[in-house]
Amino acid sequence: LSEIESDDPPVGIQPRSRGARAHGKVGVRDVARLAGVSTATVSRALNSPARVSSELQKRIDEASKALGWVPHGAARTLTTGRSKAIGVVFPALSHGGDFARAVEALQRELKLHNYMLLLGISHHDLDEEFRLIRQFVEFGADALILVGAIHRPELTSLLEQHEVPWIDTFVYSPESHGTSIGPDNRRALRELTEYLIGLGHRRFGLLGQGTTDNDRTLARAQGIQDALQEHGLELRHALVAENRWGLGVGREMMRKMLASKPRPTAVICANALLAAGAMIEALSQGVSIPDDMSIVGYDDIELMSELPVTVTTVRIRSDEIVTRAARLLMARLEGREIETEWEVDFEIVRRASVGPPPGRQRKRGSDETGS
Amino acid sequence: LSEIESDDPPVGIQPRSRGARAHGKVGVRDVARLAGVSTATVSRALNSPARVSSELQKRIDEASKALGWVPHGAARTLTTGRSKAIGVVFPALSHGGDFARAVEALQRELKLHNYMLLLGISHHDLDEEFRLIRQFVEFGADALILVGAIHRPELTSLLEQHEVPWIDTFVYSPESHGTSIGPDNRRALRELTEYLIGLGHRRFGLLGQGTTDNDRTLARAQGIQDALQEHGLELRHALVAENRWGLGVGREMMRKMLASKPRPTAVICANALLAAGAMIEALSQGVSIPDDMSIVGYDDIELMSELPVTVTTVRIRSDEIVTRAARLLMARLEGREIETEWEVDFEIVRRASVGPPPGRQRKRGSDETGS
DNA sequence: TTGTAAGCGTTATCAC
DNA sequence: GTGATAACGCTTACAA
Repeated sequence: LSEIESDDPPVGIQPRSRGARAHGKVGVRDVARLAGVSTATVSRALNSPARVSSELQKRIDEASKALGWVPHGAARTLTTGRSKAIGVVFPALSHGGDFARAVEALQRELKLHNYMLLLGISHHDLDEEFRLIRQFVEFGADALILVGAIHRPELTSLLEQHEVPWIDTFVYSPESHGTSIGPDNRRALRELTEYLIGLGHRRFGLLGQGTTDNDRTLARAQGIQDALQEHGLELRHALVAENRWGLGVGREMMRKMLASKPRPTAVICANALLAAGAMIEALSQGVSIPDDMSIVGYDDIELMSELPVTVTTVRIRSDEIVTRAARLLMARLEGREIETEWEVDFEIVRRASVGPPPGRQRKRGSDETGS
Repeated sequence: LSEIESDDPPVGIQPRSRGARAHGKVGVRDVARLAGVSTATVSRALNSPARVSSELQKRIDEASKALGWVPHGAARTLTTGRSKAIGVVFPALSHGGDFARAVEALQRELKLHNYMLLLGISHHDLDEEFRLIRQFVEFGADALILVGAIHRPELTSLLEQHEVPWIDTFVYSPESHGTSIGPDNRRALRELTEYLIGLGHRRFGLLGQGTTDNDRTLARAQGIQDALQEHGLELRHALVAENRWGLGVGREMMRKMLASKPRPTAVICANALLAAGAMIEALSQGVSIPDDMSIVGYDDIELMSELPVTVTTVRIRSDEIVTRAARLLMARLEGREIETEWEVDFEIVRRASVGPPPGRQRKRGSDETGS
């Protein structure tokens, strides 16, 4: 299929008059002309309808409909300084966390005020995060939603210079109050661990996640240590997954854990998929959960309550986190200052995967924390 | 090093001369002044470095670094007509499909050519899809990636008028050749069903998804019918989930299916989560899979191969789909026309969940159902 | 190779 | 209420 290019455009003198709209593109001017009004009125009809007589309003509506006019966002951004886009950078969407659901919730919230979602995935790389953020700023994003409080040091000056409001999410600590919205991960895992200790567990296993540049996983690791240290306990069986945190990894780690002697009586998993994988592996090996071993996770994805043995976990409303963040930022952009609760509650959801350690007296029925 | 700013606009009478940067914002002009060159050169240094002497290149780099200059994307978009953003509208991110992973892959591909990702979630609503698309067009998205071939009728004229190239994804049929990239869902499910028929199954159950405005689920339903009709079979046990397609729904539907008499010997699930839920329910009820019943799904998410009994399913490389789409669009935008394979292969991944129907001779093969 | 200056399409500031 | 018109910050002919 050889195709010789011979479609020359009409070579005549194409002054391509600058002032008039070039191609067939329609702009405000065309609409204004057709409606018999000025461009200013067309613009007003769109942006502050109250200031335009309904007579003209109608004519303008018809004209723009007839021409199929879609205002040019970049031009508007240039004059107004607002792009109606909010940039969001997540470390990943499918690695166990609940970010996918968070994006859906975010979209719903942004829609209420007609903002768009500029999404970036950093793949847990701070440099990449920074690159994306810079790109978003260049693009004119009105605000940013980030994950965690650890970023490249240049970030602050960049965003301050360009007056881009931003907010960190999925983390909260008393020191960060006012800049980030999320749960207190450290406290959550302390309480979760204490719950297990209260049941009599002394030999713990951990299926952990790497903590490099990740304050969420770090805080959780610290929370566990807090609780253990307070009771003079030690973590003997700690496995850490650096990159991938899926079901397969959970199974594999659990396999190792089950092979170790003495086995831990309770295994804490740093995220939901690790916990689910661990559970599946244990069940596949015929280990009785929770009689032989207790398993807990973090994040309450649907799988946690649908496995044959349901999994005790920490529930965080990730949709609530991003919704609050978006609401706060949009309010700020519009000059409304609103109240925000910076700390997001967590809840320890007690399910079938937890019981007293083997050998201990076992009670049927009510789960109870002891203290 | 020390460059003293002589900040008087030396030109004639120019109230608020265009040149003077308004607030504290830095712009090309500031960089140009500091580097002692014209704005044109600064722009060129950025966009076509080859046309600028390395001497000036260096001075400009330093100047813009010193000032922390970030070019104003909207202004660039206004003049160039390109925003470097690609709009993507997915129906959902967490409903069973593998869209979350697709977004990650998309991001990776876009990064290669420095495009940004404008994401919209339509929540399976065509009107909302259209709203998002219009917003993206208004914003100046250079191209669009959509899901499915069913859209609001106004879509075509809108995109054609604004010369926004777009591509449908996750569907393919001979008729759509050249406009959409995806698997032939109909053929995939025909083959899957034929595989079951070939094993001797005659009584089928379906855990289906609604097909309203959804050509992917429709094609799959048709594929099943194709195969059944060809063999004179009928679908007796069809359950259809309209909105939610998660694990819980799968369990619930399977519960009903197990209660029906006579039970189907093979259950086809319209997506991965329904299949996983069905599998979990069956196992929980002590139904032996595949001896008592075969189960198949669609989409090869990790869960399919990590359940105690692994699930036979159709594997589609969703990352490949969106990657190809992005690559194609970006090439088109840059004037390079590249070859594209429009149909994306599927693969039937045979796992432990499928066997001959009960009562039939059963061979012990390489399938291992450990326990 | 570099500089000058005219737009890009909209909104906002004035007058009327 | 409405209209003329100057920005907004950048790219890109065209000139030098």
